[in-house]
Amino acid sequence: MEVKKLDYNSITTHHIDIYAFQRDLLTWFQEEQRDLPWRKDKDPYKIWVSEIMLQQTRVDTVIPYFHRFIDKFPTIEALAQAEEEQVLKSWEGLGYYSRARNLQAAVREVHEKYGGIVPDNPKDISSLKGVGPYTAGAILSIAYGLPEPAVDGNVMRVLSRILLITDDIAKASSRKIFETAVRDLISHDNPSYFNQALMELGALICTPTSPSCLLCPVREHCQAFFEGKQTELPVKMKKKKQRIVQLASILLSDKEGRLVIQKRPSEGLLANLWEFPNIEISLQYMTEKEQLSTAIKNQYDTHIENIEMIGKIQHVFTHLTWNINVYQAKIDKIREQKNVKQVTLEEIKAYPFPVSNQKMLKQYLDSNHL
DNA sequence: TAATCGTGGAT
DNA sequence: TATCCAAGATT
Repeated sequence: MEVKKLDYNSITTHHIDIYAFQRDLLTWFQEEQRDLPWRKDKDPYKIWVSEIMLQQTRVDTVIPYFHRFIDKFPTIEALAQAEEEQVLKSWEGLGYYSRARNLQAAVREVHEKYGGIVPDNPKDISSLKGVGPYTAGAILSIAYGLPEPAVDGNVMRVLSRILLITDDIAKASSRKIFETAVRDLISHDNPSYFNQALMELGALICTPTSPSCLLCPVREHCQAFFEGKQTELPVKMKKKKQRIVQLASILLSDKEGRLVIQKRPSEGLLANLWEFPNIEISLQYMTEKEQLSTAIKNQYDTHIENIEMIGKIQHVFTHLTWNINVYQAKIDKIREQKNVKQVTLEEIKAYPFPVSNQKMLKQYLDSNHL
């Protein structure tokens, strides 16, 4: 039996039988792994798509998106040649939309620069847009079988407990500690299963609150379980409060019932998605309706009448909250403008919208019995 | 390093 | 209801 000594912080020294640990973890994964759509084959493109979608996103949420996305863009070439708007539409509701735009940009680079072959080395794959340390390691290990660490939140939680690592996992610098640990622990016979098993263990057994230690296949290797500290780990700093912004959005319909939509800027929040006209409400002498009316007249150079509120929506982001009052009004034809369109209720279905705006459209349809 | 960037489910 | 937070990357 080989026992290797590992030091990952100044507090404790860890002893772990690496091969027994690998054996217990891999045997468990072999038996208990979930049947997930991106585990059907080792197509690097599909692995890649799944890893991007899974960033900060639950497996159950991703599954239907993954099916639709691969169905629509089955290959590198298909995604490379697609319109960005189509890609964003496929991503609608999944969040973090720069993931979709970065993925397509990176796929186009692979198509042109690498002949459609996803790079199989850390340097090249890490240079692709949207491919950070985790995703690079995930693709290299899962698709190409290379012994590279793929450290995500699961891995940090699991290893913080097994190795009693007390570094704050909210700090970016902590990831390297865990990558060092994975390089020491990883199975060179099956890096793909090893990395996936650590994540699967985190998802199914070694959960954030109330981990199922009695069902854990590696509990005899777990320092936290031995010391009864599993619920004290990982150490993670709390984040501060987000700010709140008051908005007024408005669905503007002309005589044919067409609605005004506008494309958001190409950078920042909800970049390149479409939305209904809106303003940030400030505390001043004008009422909300007056502020809206003035803004619409200035922006679209049109006559506006019958402004009425039809509902309220709260759009909660990670770092801010929009409290939106939703209005509707009648207008004439608007002045032609870039990134502004008047579309029918049929045409509007082709445009990617944030979830908040999808809810607004529902409110509009309901309140007008459409 | 610390903010920014979505959404919905779990507790 | 409030908070956390889920297979992170970018700036």
